[in-house]
Amino acid sequence: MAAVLDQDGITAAALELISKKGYDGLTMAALARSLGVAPSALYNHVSSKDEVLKLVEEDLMSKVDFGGFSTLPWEDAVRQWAYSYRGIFARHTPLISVIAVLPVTDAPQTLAMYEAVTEGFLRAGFPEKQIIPSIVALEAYIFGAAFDANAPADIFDSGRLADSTPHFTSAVRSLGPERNNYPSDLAFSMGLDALITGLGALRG
Amino acid sequence: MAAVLDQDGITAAALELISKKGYDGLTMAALARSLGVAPSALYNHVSSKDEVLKLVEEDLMSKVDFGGFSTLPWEDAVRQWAYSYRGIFARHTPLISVIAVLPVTDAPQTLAMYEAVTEGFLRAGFPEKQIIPSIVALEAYIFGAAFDANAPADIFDSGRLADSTPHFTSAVRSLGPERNNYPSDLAFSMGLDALITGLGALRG
DNA sequence: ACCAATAAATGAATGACGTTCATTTATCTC
DNA sequence: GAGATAAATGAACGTCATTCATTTATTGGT
Repeated sequence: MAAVLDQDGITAAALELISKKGYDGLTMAALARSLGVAPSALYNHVSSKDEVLKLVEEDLMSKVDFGGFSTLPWEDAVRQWAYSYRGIFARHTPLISVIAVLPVTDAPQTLAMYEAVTEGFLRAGFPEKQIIPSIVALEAYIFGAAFDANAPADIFDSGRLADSTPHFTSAVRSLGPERNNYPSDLAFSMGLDALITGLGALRG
Repeated sequence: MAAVLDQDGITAAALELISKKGYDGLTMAALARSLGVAPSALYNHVSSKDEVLKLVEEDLMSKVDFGGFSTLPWEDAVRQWAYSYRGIFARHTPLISVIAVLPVTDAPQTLAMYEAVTEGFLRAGFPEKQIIPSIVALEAYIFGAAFDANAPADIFDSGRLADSTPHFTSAVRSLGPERNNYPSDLAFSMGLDALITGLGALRG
């Protein structure tokens, strides 16, 4: 039969669907409809919805910018990589629970990123044994920060309990004149600087 | 009618169910069964499954150990808090996507924790404006690390693609003689030290 | 002690959703 | 042109969370 479907097409359609309707809108039925096909047809090309998510993940990984590791000083390369990584996955937080636990085996894009990052660390003078743990720590921070970037501006509104949390409430208020001062970007930058400084000290 | 159910009982049953069957086993039907009640009865006490998750979350927050902030040096208090926080939520990662974005309003346990942590930062000499961003950064790291703690030991097995990722593969191997060397704990400790050092430098 | 109001539990029904499978349809190969 | 094969179909399943009309038990007022 004329192959209407393939994994690339499914991946692209899934990404478009996600960007338009979010992850709640990503159902096998909706995905099939956007491809002009019956839901069951998808199963000739992917074994499950989980596999669709893995395909999307790999695609996103290929968009993470790790180019700095071959051109910039280590600190700047890490910063560029981390911002790019967080920026992309902030709009795909439902994937994080998958990625964080997904073996890299047969994930070429993900492996390519790790290889480049590892090379950058080596070039910067890190002892080999420190590299993977450092990357893991940075990634943990990036993933957590990606969630954070989606928090509503009033997440720290202590409401009726403000009186029983005076120090916290005051610290929140100190960030700006009113509500709506969730410091996601500022926090990311501060924590990233701290990590870069701290991990950078491990260089030989 | 004799009130068989209440929110505390539902929360306790949910926690037990989660510990026995995991988050996949936490269905409204299973929860009702464990309470000897019809599923629809639950809706007299909670408005949705999401509310059950919020109740569980609040309960878990009350178990996070932030006691060090009133007794230990700041660095040690942060470490104790972070380890406790990560340890608890590592077994409840499906909640993280909820928490990270959930307003603290009407979450007394969560607010109590933030209040204590804020006080600890103040006592340690942090300028008020730096406190919330620092906490946010630490929490992001803790949440990410909680996911990480669940990664399979062979997550970094590059498999057939090992040849194309020599530096990465070698760095992974350097961690130990064989596979199964996922450095989740080591990475957590390293990154946490880096954050503590880096953020600690913000003190006045 | 009764009655009305109310809180709580029931069971049947609904509508998504992911997934399976027997069957049909179109294309490629010999 | 026949037969194998890859791909799409549509109906069906099982699992969920959730709703709702109804029943049942308890409470407070007189």
